[in-house]
Amino acid sequence: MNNELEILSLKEKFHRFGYKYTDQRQLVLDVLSEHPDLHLSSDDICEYLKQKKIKMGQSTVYRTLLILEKMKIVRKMDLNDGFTRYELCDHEEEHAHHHLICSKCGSVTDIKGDLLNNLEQQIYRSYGFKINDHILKFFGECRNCLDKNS
Amino acid sequence: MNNELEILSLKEKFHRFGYKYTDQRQLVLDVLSEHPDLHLSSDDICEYLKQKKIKMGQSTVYRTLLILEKMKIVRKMDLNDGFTRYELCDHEEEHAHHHLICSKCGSVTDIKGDLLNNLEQQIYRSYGFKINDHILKFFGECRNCLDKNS
DNA sequence: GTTGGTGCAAAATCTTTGCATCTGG
DNA sequence: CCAGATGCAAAGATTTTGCACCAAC
Repeated sequence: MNNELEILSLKEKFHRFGYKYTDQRQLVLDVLSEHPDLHLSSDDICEYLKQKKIKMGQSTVYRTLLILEKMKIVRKMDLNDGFTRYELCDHEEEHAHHHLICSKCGSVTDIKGDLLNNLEQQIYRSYGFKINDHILKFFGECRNCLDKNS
Repeated sequence: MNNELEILSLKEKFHRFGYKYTDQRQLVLDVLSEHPDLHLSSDDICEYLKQKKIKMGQSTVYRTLLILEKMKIVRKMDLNDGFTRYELCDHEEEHAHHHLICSKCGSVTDIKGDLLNNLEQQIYRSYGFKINDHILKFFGECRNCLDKNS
């Protein structure tokens, strides 16, 4: 899943932040990389680890996710279902990307690309509010579910 | 806080939904109306009730908020601080309004007006996703905090 | 060898639920 | 009167924490 170069730079990154590079931290990252399309909760990650016959305390998973968030390797998000979820950051993008959440089937589609630049400038002019980041979620019905209806 | 006509129509509204109109439900609505600018959690509401020397079980507050949400009198939201919060719905607006959340002082400013219509049409064309509602939060620094810096 | 990390269990939070009692209609 | 509402305490669910032991560096 990760080549040697990536692991090396990852190790360095942990060290730059004053953290140790441990098997457990790598394993959590592995699970996240293996499911880039899903938005996993702590519990989901524990389940995937179990499936892979890996025994890890769930407090380690929680603590690892907090660290990965501080290191800006993952981003915390939620789908308005009450669960805190995590997704790998895409370092191409300056801000959080957006999500299309289907109310019928529950599918989540990521929208890449920042669609809010104009809006943010407009808000700065109107409200004097300097925006650093945003969260935008759309709820509705995805193409598949719309097709099934008709 | 509410005049007689408003209370009458409120009572009817409860009945239309098959709910009873009780003192407790009115009191929760009172607290919400008295703090239209704040975004109160269940716990906040219990605190305000205590301040007003009103004794109400917190499960009643939780259950009341669920009912008010079903009746579309309040909307659930959060400020990414882990607390579920509620705000009164504005029936002028079709969709949820947006929020400017200051990372320095924690102030929250509501943005009225739907700024996303064009974007939603664009998303329907690109993704075939039919949008019913959205959540948009901006994080940054508010005018007051920016002024203090300089 | 230090310092930080892990695992387990206990604790802390927030929210929901069961049940006896009460109350609006 | 009766269905639904309330209050309390217990139970659930998720997340955090304390501490003994372990591992990275």
